[in-house]
Amino acid sequence: MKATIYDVAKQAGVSIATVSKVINQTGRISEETRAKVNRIMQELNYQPSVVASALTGKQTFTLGLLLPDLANPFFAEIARSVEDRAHELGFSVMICSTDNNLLREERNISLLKQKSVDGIIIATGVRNDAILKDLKKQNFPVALIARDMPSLAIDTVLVDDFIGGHMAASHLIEQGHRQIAVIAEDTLVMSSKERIRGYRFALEEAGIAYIPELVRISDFKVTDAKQVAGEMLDSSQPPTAIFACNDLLATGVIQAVRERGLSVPGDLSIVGFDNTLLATIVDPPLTTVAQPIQEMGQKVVDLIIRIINDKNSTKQRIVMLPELVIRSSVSRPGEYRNK
Amino acid sequence: MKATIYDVAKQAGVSIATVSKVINQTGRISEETRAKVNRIMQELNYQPSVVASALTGKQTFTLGLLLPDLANPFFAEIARSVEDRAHELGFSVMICSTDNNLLREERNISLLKQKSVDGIIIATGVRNDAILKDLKKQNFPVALIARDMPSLAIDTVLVDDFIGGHMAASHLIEQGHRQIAVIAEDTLVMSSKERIRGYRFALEEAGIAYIPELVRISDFKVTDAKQVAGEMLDSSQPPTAIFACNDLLATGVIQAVRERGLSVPGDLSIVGFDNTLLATIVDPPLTTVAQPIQEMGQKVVDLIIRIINDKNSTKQRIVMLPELVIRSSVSRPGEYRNK
DNA sequence: GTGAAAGCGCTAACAG
DNA sequence: CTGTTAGCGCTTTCAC
Repeated sequence: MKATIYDVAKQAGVSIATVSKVINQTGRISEETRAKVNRIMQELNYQPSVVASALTGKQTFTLGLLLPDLANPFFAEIARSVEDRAHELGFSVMICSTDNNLLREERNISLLKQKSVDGIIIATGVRNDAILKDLKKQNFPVALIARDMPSLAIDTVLVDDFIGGHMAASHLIEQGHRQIAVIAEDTLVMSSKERIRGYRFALEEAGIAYIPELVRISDFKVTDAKQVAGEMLDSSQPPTAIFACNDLLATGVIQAVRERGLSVPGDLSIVGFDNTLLATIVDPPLTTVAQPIQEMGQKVVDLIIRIINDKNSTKQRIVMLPELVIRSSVSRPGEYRNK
Repeated sequence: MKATIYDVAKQAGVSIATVSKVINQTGRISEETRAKVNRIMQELNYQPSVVASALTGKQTFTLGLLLPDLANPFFAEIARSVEDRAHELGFSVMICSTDNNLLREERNISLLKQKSVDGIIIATGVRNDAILKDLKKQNFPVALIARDMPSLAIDTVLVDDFIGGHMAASHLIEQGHRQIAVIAEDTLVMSSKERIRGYRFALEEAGIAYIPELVRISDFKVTDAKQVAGEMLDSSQPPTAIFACNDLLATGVIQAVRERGLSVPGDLSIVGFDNTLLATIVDPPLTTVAQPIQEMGQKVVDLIIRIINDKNSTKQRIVMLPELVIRSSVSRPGEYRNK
């Protein structure tokens, strides 16, 4: 059986209270006994049980992370950075994919709470104010990453989506595009909304009329984006450029273009969003609006750990600036159109 | 504060034992009191504490998952499938990326044990027999996925890497290639070894001499593979085909080719391994050896849960068959070489 | 400096 | 059928 604090105490000839003190470095213990206890712990290969210690009111040093889908590289990269920072700080992380399904989200949160995680980081996009309000009411540590809920005072780190959308559209406009379409995942989600708002603002600035039909919603799979992009491409007045609201969707757009024997950027310019691994891997390499994923991950865990340690700490909303990464998926409209 | 079993008991006018029984559906309870207790639990929004229950010797319903890097789509997809199955069965999963670093692996395992996970699923590749032996000795539930340790009796689910390597090479040979190189991540890992062995066997069958210089090791990043592939491409006798031991490396190879103004498959044929999202996204779509990731993930969790429930259940080693997915990254050597 | 003892929330005999 | 009670492994006063 695994050694317990009792075994250590017995072996060391001290009380369990003393052992507990040397483990937690609390109280005053003579150098002598401290050394002895430490030695015994080594010998017995003793590992304090987080479960038992959690029961006495201490933390579990575990964070929950809710995201739509681990198989989407953007979220995988978020998860990785959260995990890294959490580990640095001695926390583990339980990951739950929700597929943006409200029910799964609820179930997972309740599960995580049963397991007494110290806090929950949420990256899922559904408009779950109710759930969040609930969590807030119970004063349960929550933080949001890459999603926004401005109506609630919740710690958040995200990129300025409005600026991001604006960047994408402006870049396209600068290159001479006028027929610029958008493919978004879910226009009800704040970040999509903001990106589209940024896009519209750029259009307006340039005196280009906003055409609602050019803004299309797609499901979150590559094939969905491909489908939607295909429809636009086949229309009587196809756009000359598409702003895909994330890199994964952008790859779907690329596929739709290629499937029609057309080329990127010759026949269609594309700009993505996120700057994940995908952007560097597709052909042509994707011009995209970069989110500083590493930093964002790091910051949410710092944020949530701050709340855990002080439930009344003032809420923060960290808005980072996106950056346009120019690669090769954008050109002037019609520039290479010579097939 | 959160409601406890005592609160429920008091409200319902019964003992905590009774409440416990209705929660766990053990013992015999009258329909009446059961209903009442259930009602009170609802009202109080009571959620039993997994922590407390774990302390009394029950499970934590949590699994640990060790993998090299969540940001690699192959492992992200593994993680996703493990997570799905685990959730179906009421388990959560703690994910730890180790970057194939022995130290991090050890630390993570010990951490997971302190947190009393019920079992650990390992997908990391380092040759950590010591760690595994240790775990086995303590009779701690472990299962391996996508990696092999045949010297130890440990539950495992993996693909037949020998056959996979053979498939890849044979396919290339059938297309007329003779100068076939390999880029592997770490030739000390069993799966790499096996894939290379399969490759060699295919060569032998076809009466092609095995040239050790054609088998190269790369680190696990895209850029590493790109570097290594580049060197081979620049050599006096470049290969006409490369078998990349995973899709991520394959994308690096594609980039190296493209950087030199050459084309795939015109100047170099490529076959990958894993059949992740990447294979469908790169251009040209990658011919690759598919692992049934979904099924594999599902099977390891079934396996490990079987062990958790019966520590003495006989170990299983589930070997699945890989499948060659033909896309467009392979052609006959020199076929389109017309630049 | 160190230890005795009272819990943390829940489960599992064992009585009744 | 239901309740009493003794832990699970650890933390934390509070005496000594």
